Amino acid sequence: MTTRHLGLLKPVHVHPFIARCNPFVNSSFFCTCKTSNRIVLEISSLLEGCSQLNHLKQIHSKLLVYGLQHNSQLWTRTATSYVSFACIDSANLLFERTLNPSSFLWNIMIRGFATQGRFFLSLKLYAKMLHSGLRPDKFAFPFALKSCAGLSDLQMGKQIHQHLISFACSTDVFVNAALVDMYTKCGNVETARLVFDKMRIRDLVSWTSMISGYAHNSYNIETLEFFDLMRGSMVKPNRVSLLSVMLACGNLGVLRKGEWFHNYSIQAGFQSDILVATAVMDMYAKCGSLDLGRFLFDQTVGKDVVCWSAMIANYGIHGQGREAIGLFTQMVEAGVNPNHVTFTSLLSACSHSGLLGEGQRYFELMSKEFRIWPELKHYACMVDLLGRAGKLFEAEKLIENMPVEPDSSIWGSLLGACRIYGNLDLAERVAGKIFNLNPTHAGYHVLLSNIYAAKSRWNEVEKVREMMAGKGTNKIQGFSMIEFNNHVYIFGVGDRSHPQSDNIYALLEELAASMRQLGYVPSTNFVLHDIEDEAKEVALSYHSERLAIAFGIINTVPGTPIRITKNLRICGDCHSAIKFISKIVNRVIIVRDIHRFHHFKDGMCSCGDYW
DNA sequence: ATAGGGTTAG
Repeated sequence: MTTRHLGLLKPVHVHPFIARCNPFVNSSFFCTCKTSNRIVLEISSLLEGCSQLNHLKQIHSKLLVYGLQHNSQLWTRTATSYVSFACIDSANLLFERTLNPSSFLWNIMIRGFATQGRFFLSLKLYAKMLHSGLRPDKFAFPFALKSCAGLSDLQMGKQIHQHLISFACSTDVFVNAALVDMYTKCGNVETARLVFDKMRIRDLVSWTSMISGYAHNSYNIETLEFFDLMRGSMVKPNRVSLLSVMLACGNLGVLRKGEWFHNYSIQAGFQSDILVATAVMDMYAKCGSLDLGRFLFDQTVGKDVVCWSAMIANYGIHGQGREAIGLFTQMVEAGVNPNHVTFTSLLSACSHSGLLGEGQRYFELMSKEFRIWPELKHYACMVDLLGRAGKLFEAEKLIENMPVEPDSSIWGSLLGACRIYGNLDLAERVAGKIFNLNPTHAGYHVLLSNIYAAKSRWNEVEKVREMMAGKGTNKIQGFSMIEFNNHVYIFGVGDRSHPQSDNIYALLEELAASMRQLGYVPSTNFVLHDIEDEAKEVALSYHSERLAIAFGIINTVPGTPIRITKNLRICGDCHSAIKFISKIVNRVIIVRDIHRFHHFKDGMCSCGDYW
């Protein structure tokens, strides 16, 4: 004779409630008690306090066994608990089997999908709820708006804005913060500001939504101004508000201001907060102080994948690819799993430093070993990497064989490589594809025209210029920034608005003379580069970066580094000129352009003339 | 019974 354990009798780690409703113990328990309020309340509180998914599943199955799924309170509670365990699909199964879901349950589901990043489904549910005749309430709108923000769907966002006005929710603090957030995430900062200005009550999150919206849309000065305004309104900043100002300081490259906020964050007690620490470290690196960034990085306890990735990325943009790789190895050894951003940072670091073999190895490794499948941005890094190494044919093959559809930026990388290697045939073909995908991007037109100019094909240069005028390309004005005396000085090309202009221009002329003696020859190939299209050598010498540098030489202490931030790529002629300037005035000149850092010192640049 | 703003790359 054999005996078999039934399993159901003595489950391990089962909650007392489950033990009590075990059918072998008391099968009539639920049948007799299911209408009892006391029991419903008891189960409800069990569901609420349920701290393990396993327990929740057990309670759920018991509810089914005893036919309690018709008790809407328990059923809703179960769905809610599934959402809090991020099991949105299990919750959705319950939801779909619910006859007339309450507003509460609808809201829970809309929230669940929104917080899981499944924005489309979340909005679909919102629409279904409206369709079913229920009035959306002040709890529904923040989640629905979050989904619009996640999708950058401005049209839908505007519609929901209309809805919330008609359903009388337009004075709710939460709803308004979500509106501000939605508008800024859809890139509509001005409308966000209108909403913000109309708010009667503004709490910390309202302010932070606006500040963060400014920061993420590169309204950097406004970010800093709003932070001061918030403090002036007696709202005390927290860690999240600090992240935005750090981001803005990094964007602007304002080291002193950044130091001030760093100090502030220490005094406010956020020194060991991993988010703030990462933002501070990143700020220093983005202001050109890579070493200080590294120092803080080393001091940070409990570094997560974001912190590691940020440091790897910073080594990359400073042209220290080997350091980036070393850090990546340390990160893996420390047991932190890299993600897709880590690999973007690592591959772009390899590309900036010309580490072809290493880049190719990590590109392979990312899917083989780390199970991360390359996305468009990873392919973009690889095209850059191959292009820099002069492997234009391989780069083109890679693009053609990618499993993802290439966009204009991928082809743009290849076009950049064509400029460096003077490959006109390929450039023309690639430009054709780019202009199909993105007809009004000024930068690619300029790039093509520079390629023609380098071959003295002036007719074609003129044609590209006409093409740009005909299509009305989105021309971006180049400018350079320098921080001095708690101000940011912003120079455009040929800018004469600064009171010290006479001195600045005189210094540049003086420098030009010394540069020529040292062998500098202006390269007019770059007249169109950087979209600052003055066609003469004179214009070259008054590019915004040179004005900012001259300002720096005049006003800062001799021997100290000069830090410049530029909103576009530095032009080839300026790059060569600044090398000479660094030697003549014996200063370290750190220029951050849209792409990377250039540390000019003693006639050389850290980028090795590739950028 | 439900709530919001968040660091990394391109």
